[in-house]
Amino acid sequence: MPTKTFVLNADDAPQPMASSAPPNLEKYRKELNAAQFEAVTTTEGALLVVAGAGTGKTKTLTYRVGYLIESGVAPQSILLLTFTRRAAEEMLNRAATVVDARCARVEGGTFHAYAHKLLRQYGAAINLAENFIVLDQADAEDAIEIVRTALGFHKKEKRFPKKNALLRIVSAAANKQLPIERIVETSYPQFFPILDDIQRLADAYRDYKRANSLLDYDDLLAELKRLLTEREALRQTIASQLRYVMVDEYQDTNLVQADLVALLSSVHGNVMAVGDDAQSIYSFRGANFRNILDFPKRFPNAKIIKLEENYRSTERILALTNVVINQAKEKFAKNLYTTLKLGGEFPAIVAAPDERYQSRFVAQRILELREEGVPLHRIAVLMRNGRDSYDLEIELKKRNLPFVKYGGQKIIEAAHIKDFVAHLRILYNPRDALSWNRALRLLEGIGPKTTQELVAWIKTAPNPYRIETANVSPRYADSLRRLGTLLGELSQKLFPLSSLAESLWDYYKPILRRVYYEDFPKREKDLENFLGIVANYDSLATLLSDLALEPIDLSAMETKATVKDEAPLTLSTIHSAKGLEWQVVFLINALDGVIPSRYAVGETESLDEELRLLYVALTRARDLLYICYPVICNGAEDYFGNPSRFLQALPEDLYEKLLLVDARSVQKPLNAPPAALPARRDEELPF
DNA sequence: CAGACGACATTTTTT
DNA sequence: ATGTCGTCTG
Repeated sequence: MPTKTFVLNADDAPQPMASSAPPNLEKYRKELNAAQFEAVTTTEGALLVVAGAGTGKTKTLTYRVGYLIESGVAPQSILLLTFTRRAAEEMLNRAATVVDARCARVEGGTFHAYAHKLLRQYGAAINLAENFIVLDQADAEDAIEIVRTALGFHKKEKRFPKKNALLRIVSAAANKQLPIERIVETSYPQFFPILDDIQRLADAYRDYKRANSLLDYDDLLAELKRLLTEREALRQTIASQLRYVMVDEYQDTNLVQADLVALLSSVHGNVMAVGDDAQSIYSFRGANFRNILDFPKRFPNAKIIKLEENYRSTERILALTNVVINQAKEKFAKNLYTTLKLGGEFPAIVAAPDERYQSRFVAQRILELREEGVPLHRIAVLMRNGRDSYDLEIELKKRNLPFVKYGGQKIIEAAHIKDFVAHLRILYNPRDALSWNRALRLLEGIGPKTTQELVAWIKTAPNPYRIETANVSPRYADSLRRLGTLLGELSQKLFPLSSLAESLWDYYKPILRRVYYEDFPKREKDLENFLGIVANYDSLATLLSDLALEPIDLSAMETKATVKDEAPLTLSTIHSAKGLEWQVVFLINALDGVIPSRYAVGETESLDEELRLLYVALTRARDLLYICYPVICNGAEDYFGNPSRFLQALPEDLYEKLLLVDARSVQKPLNAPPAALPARRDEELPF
């Protein structure tokens, strides 16, 4: 047989839409409603899709990716920006099942991760160090603390703001593109008298980052913007590769991100934003829901499509959530409807006598639901604050109910993990002052002062690993030599990562036991788990940037180790539950002061955001919704809790009220129905 | 100068 | 419940 040649198209060669078989439109028409279909097939130009909760926003994005791919667009020329990496992965995997595996190769991820990727590739053009380090929030705070001390603010001024407040100010200025002065003036008036000092600190922090090749989260976005603005040729190169740009959760983008979207789509002009102004809940990160309203101004020819038919929740749940969101001071024209899920169970408001009862109620109800055939993974418990579920977690463990928790403290934020990672970072960049700072302070007898001297020495030393030759008291020579020699040796042999980590663990273990002697067993277990994660990586660079950009969830990891065959129940902060849905949703601690947070009460804007947050929580539910709060709250002193003010205003025919009765005591309600929430139908739950 | 101890305030939410 | 600040001792 004669040999034939087969020409493979270059992966990134732009392929004319007409060249491949056109997508089967009938398939799309059948599986999407009219508005969704239009959003999927409108591929050219600017498009804004305003999609209410549960209206098939994810489905639309997924099918649109599939549609583009089927039309012959190369996956690499599509960019899908999402709020979490999880969201991007899920969408692309789903698209892959709708169309084919090419979908998984679409560019995607968070703004920060994508910015990071581009900066690694092109950062040299704007003079970024090749091995720059990404600071997560805790690292950024550490850096601020160092600067704060160096400037003497810890001594000089009484009540000089602490590192987290300072970072919040600096970050708000970056995200909102406003001068520090404006941020302090409007959000931190109590610091206005020391504005000059705060400004000095912000400048010093900027210089410190620059001197040490550090980028915090805000810098990732700001530097990418700088690159795209100041390097015209690069903007051309990058943007011409991106034929289609899609942005999910656009209501939670900030100004810098909106600028980036415009820059990245500036060559082809095909940009689609999807979002819901009623679900904007990230203003503390500089997001502004008005961005979504400004989209048509930024892209004057933008087409706008609204998705209003809800496919998720029952009619009764929708009736309640529609009323909830209409309490917003800044009104949204929003009225979701359903034609499929008429009727349904009434949402329930559960006044538990106290937090223990609340936990018992939730746990028992979950067990019953499981008996009735609802799989655990279709149930979620949501809360305002990560710590609101501590009591419930104990109850769930007691009853052997497996769960995963999202939100709350991240493992990477734990001090002992940070210590360990600091050593890894030194290996990556031997002049990383921040990490040396951390590693040195762990040595016995070495405190802030000596550390400062050592770090100053490291900056100019020909070989930072010869740290024992630094000019400090000889009494530290031994421990310094041990650290320096170990790191020096390891730096010659970075692979495999697992054995590198093992050697470091041998070194760090005794330190951990000494420094955290009260609770070292638990911390050791964390680290062992962490070593397992490290072993999955084959590059130090990837590991370190992943740690900053996709923090691993502590409890998610914990349960993974002990997972049973059953897919677990979800516990999640409302913020982390964004975009997801469950058949049954419990909202716990729906107290005034919790949601709305007591810190939000007072300003209309932040109060509205809390309302939207409640709206997001309630709209996660498909069939059953329980809103719980304890009547007696245990604090330093016990007090009577009030249900969220947003619930108190609801018409009583929209929900039913559950009273909890303890089977062990006499069969009568333990709590009188509060006057504000008259019972629609009382129901007794024997325990 | 480091580190321990005690007092005090301070608490969202996440990339 | 946790982190931060001030003070005292070795």
